[in-house]
Amino acid sequence: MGTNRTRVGIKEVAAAAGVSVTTVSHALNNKGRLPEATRQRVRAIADQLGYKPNATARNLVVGRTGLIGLVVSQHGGPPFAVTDFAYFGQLMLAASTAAIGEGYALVLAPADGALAPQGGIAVDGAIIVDPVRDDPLVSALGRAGITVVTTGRMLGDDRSCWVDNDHIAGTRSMLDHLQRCGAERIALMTSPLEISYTFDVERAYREWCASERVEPIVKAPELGLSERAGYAAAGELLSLPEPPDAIFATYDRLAYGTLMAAEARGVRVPDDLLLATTATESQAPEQARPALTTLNLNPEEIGRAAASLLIALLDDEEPARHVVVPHRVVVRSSTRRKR
Amino acid sequence: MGTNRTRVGIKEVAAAAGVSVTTVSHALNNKGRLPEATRQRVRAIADQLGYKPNATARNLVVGRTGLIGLVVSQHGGPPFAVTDFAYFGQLMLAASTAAIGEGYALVLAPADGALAPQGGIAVDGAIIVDPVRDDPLVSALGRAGITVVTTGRMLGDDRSCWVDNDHIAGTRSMLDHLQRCGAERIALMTSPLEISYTFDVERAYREWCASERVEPIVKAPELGLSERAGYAAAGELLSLPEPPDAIFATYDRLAYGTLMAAEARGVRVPDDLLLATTATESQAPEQARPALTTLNLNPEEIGRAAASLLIALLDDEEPARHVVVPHRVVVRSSTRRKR
DNA sequence: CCTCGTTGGAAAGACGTTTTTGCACTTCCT
DNA sequence: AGGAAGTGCAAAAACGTCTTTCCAACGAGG
Repeated sequence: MGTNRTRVGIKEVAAAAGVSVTTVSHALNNKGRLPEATRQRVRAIADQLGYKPNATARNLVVGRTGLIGLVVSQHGGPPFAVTDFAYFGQLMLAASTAAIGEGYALVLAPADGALAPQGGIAVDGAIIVDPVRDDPLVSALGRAGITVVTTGRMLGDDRSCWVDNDHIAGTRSMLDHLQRCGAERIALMTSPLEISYTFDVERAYREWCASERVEPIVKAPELGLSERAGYAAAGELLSLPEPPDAIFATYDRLAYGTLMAAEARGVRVPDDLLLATTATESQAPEQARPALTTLNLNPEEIGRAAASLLIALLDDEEPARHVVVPHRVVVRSSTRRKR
Repeated sequence: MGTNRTRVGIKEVAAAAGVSVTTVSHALNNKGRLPEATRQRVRAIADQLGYKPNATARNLVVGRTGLIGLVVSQHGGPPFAVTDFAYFGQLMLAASTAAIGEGYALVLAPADGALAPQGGIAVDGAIIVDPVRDDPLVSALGRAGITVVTTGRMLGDDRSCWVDNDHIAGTRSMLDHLQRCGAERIALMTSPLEISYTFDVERAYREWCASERVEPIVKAPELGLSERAGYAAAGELLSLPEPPDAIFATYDRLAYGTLMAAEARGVRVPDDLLLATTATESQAPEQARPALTTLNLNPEEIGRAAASLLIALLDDEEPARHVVVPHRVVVRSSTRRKR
């Protein structure tokens, strides 16, 4: 009893309020000329009845699909997407939640054109995660008249709309933090992948070293982005005649390997070595022993912002076309010296 | 030129074919009474014109949303940060692709009821990934009249529809493989989680041990599902008076930790210790040194099957309510003894 | 008192499909 | 030859909302 099988429609609301469906629609959407009193009354009745407009019908009349696509660009090289999956997962979920909140549904799409008009699914707009330089997908969608927002700038095109961190500033914050904790020889463990994130971080690191007048120590693991790679690379760093007293790793899995390499050699973290990495909100850094200090890139905020920006664009508002999402240094045991 | 701004509709096709829209619809959907000749002709004209039916309009008239939700159950919270596993990514993408292929869109939803009628998004059905025992979400959706398919069985309810691997058989295959490679004391490194996967594997392991008349060695790490946890647990196993000569780890991150624990103690893999784990198609196991032998659970097939099963249910076909997806033992260096 | 402008709200059309109903024409049987 | 059964297709109604148009009532100004 109470709720029937069929959802309550605009007609029932109109009947209950003693007005026409027109008035209900106007009241709910702030359109038309209605005295405030009527608006309020209709609204009250509507949500007392639990009225939810049928999204399909609305989409049909306003001529949209209500769908936005999210595609994780493949980067040509596989290892990246897999490694940083926590990042993508949080980003996607946040984007999806934000989209739902604004009346859209976010659909996950493979990179190989399930979004194109032919054979695929029709969407109003798309979010492309970390496009590569001159990403063909972006231009293909643009040509098809689909509004696109990217997370991470697309190198090679500055007219696009994007959401990104300021990796330069983030790197500096982390290096400053390590320095304040007493580090004098900070090494950067990065990756050989030629993506803009890595590029930005390495550049910021070298600039920071130059301005601090210290010698940069950069180590790029040869075994990919695995724990094992970090383990090996850390081993080499720690075997240096003058080993670093702090390491900033660009990917968390490298850091986990570093942690184990340190343990294997009896190098204590944080007492003998400070360790920090880039990561997400996930529990992994916290679970490590010692817990890892991270530069949190805030993928959730990136996802949320990307969805909001795209939807603003679709709804013909005129939002700022670029959004910079703040990073945050999360200090944990791995950089907390006992004294 | 050529394609105009507005997509071609059923009316244009009808005009071009010299028939009514009714006939076009019937021809395209295999309904009504039409001679095969007309059907063919209309179809030819339709895809020559590049006609794609408007999904929104269709959904409106057939009374569905065209949306299916995919929710990654939060598992109460702690150890299993959803997004940590490539497994989910592959599953989601495959499910999404399959759904699109059958005219549905898959939307990613947070576990905290963005799917419920109130305040959330309306969907026709939902896929729930790895529900916990008596998952509240499943019953909530069921009560709301939303068709549900789970990947992994839900312990505590056998009326549900699910897609799963045959973990019992998979575990046996792997144990047999290890045995054939010469292992005599095989340990199981597992996790305490209450999902059907872990449950099945441990049971299969114990049964196998019983039938082989060997003593089971089960180790559940205390530090969650991190590399660090695997490192510690492996350390304990290798310190036993009679250490195992093979380890099967239920999660890959445990295996990576195990690998490093072995290296730290000078235990050679695979010469002194065989190591295998469960994993996905990703490159991580291959990148490890030595490359890891894995039991591939085929998450892509799971996702695809889950979407297809759900859609069959929604379309009132009467599919088999349970689908078992085959596993595959992928042999790599970590169980390949030199002699 | 008449006209004009303003206000509140209703009626009707539109969005692009699917589906039901029904008409006209053929063929076949008796 | 007349009816029954079958065939090919079109017309029209729905699906649930938004939006445009338009009418009635009312007050104010001349």
